Amino acid sequence: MTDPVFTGGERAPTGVEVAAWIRQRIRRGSFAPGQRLIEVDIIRQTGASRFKVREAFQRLEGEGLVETEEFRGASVRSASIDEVRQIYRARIALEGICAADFTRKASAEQIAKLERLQDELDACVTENAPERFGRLNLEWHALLVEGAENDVIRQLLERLNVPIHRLLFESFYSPNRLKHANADHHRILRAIKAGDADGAEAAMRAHVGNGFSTLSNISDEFFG
Amino acid sequence: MTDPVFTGGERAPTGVEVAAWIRQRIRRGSFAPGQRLIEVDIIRQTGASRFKVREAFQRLEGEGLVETEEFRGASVRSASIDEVRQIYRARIALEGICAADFTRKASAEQIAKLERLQDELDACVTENAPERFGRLNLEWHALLVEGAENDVIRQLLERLNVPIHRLLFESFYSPNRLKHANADHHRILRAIKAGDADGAEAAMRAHVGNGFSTLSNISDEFFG
DNA sequence: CTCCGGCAGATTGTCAACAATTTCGTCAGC
DNA sequence: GCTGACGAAATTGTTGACAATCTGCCGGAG
Repeated sequence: MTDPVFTGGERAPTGVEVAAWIRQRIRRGSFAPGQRLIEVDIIRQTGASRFKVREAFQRLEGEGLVETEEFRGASVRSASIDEVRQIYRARIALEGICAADFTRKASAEQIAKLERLQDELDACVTENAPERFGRLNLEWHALLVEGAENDVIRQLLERLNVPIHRLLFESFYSPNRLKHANADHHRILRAIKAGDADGAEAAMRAHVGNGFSTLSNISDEFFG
Repeated sequence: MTDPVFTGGERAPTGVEVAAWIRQRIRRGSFAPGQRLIEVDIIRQTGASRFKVREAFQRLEGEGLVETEEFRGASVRSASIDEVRQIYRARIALEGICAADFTRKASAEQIAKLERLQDELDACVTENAPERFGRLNLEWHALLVEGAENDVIRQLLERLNVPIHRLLFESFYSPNRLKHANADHHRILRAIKAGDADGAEAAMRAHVGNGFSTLSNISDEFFG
């Protein structure tokens, strides 16, 4: 998956496309929290008209990713440590119920796919590859949410994850976090394969909660 | 609580205000699902400039309340029966965790306030006043979410509730629904007062789930 | 040296005019 | 009566110009 790029010869990007372009940069940290989003810069980089860029800003503010101030334009909204805590609380609730629904609804293939991904995650642990683990971990969670067959929740989680995207990766550099997170995954998988929806939900909630605890320990690096 | 009104003598409304104005009309059903939102009509009714109205549309589309189509403008997004199911699933997760967090965090005053509201709800049951019950019920849930001290979740729930706002009221005209919903409330309150966060969460999840079941029974009236 | 006021450039907010497209009534032809 | 082409009206999309505000620089007063 690459950045949306708008090369010269093609049509001008729409507001939705510009919003996606900005969203991805925010996720990746190219646009840091608090950074002002200058209209002309984005116009230059995307080839979109000013109108479309402003349209994208509105949309992103509706999503809660940027905030605008009179005559100061749009800037990337930065999440406080308390807001991160709130986001994690929401994730606990939503990913938890997804684990339960996945257990009830997932096909054998979907479970097998999850297990294959888990094998790769296991390899990352033995090789101590936190970066790769972070990427595959995202896929793993996305696959599980996908299998819960609830687009409303899937979209909510996608939005909630944007402000904490970088933190998710950072946490895996913390000692033993890889091992512990992986153990959580195995507990979740065991419950799913046993058809124990409640157990899967409880295990997932614990897993997400552990993620936040780790984050809190390394949070000084990111917050005041 | 009245509609945001923009009388002649005052300043022109901002995009945020226009969005709020439209949002409230969607909630109340003045703007029905599928209905097109004509720019000039809204300009006439709000006194906002065309620019601000379009700004509001963008924002509302970001929130998922409105969908826009090329050269056909904005229209109120209509939720399918399956999307309503998904929304309820999200509500079960989020309101459930709020009940648990409320139990842990709420002050004595907040609990007392919830009980006072509950007394009024009880009165509505004996008097069989579904309309009033519906309004107070919203307040009751809002108060509980408020006490959970999680603005992220509060905002998510507010957005999720918009498309089902009318359905929430309709369900209370169903026979015995008032009585059953009220019994659920008492169960939740009992758990809260006992400091039983898990019990409160379970009771809330059952309560919201029951709401959807009732809805499913009367859904033929609203959906195909 | 520091502080303050003001000026120039940069950046965003607003609007009105025009272009593109859809919508809907009308009417000829069958 | 029905169908389909046609065109006017309605509606939305886009652009560019201008207004309002902020930001940073510079020079003078103390």
